[in-house]
Amino acid sequence: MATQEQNTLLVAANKLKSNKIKNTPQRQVILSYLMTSHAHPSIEMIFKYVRKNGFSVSLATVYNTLQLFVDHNLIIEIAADSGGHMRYDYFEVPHYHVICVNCNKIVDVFDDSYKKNEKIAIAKTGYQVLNSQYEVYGVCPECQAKLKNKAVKI
Amino acid sequence: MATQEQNTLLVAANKLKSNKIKNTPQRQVILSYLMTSHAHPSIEMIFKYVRKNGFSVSLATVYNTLQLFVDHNLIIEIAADSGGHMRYDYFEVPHYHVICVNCNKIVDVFDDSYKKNEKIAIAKTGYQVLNSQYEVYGVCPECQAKLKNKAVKI
DNA sequence: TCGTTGTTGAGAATTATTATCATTTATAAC
DNA sequence: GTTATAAATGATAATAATTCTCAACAACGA
Repeated sequence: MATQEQNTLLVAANKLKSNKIKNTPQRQVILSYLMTSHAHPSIEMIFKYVRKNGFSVSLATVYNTLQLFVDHNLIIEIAADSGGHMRYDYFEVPHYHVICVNCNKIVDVFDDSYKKNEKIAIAKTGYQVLNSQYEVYGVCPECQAKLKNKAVKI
Repeated sequence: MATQEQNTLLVAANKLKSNKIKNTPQRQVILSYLMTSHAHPSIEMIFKYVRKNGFSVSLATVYNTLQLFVDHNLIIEIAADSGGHMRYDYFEVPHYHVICVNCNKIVDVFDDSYKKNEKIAIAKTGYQVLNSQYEVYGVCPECQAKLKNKAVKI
């Protein structure tokens, strides 16, 4: 019987095939990781994950692979921390991100009403729209509590 | 009589004062540039602009100043090209960006209906929301024409 | 199975960003 | 005004992130 990991890899492999992307071990692992993880991982996290799971990979390949997936609209880039470090996320079901400016935690909100604005954008600009992205910045409940305590202690 | 440039610098100076930010020539020029330009400039463009206009500035100061303005919510960062190069934009009137994936041209759309989603985000996540950003990716009319021609020529 | 075409990876090269700290400057109190 | 002081600037060093290069290798259709 196939393990859960093997199933996920199979799903990823099919996704690659249907997008006419050559099916390499590195691509399978990276895509399956992005499909199942809720961590919205960075380049570094993806690199470490692949190696930890017994696959050989170089940083260059991680960069190339993520760029390839972005170009195929399989995943999106998120500018999470203001330093400009990119994070990545599988993007089959439309959703947006709520990002804590204090700890960088990213939460998904599965509500596609933000997509309605695409029509307005098309009407106003004449662009041929491919996709759109919405991000909310704020302070997560945990950090709200932490920062409150800090203020009291002065 | 004051020139238009001098007026803009004055407006920028007042903006700094009302935000309790120390009023240096570099900050005035950078802020006034962001307030009047529609170029959504990158770090490099800002650096060159300031020097071209006769002010001394170092790259470190450009980085510091932009970070300061972002922290004060005077400007926002936009992840325009997928390489992760940040662009900057003055952000008094809520608007969003439509970005050409081919030539990176950025167009403003002044329609704040996308902001309505902030309420949903608060309800669903418990985050204390500070602001939100919407970005649309597509192909601009010029590039649509160009790419069409290219396809015919093969 | 073979051949072609595309992918990988190690490290070099490049580029972007941050840190350091002596010098200069803005501002507020007098 | 002058002065004190806290903060900003800028040249350069240090570090980190990203891209490039190209030989070796692997996927996949014929």
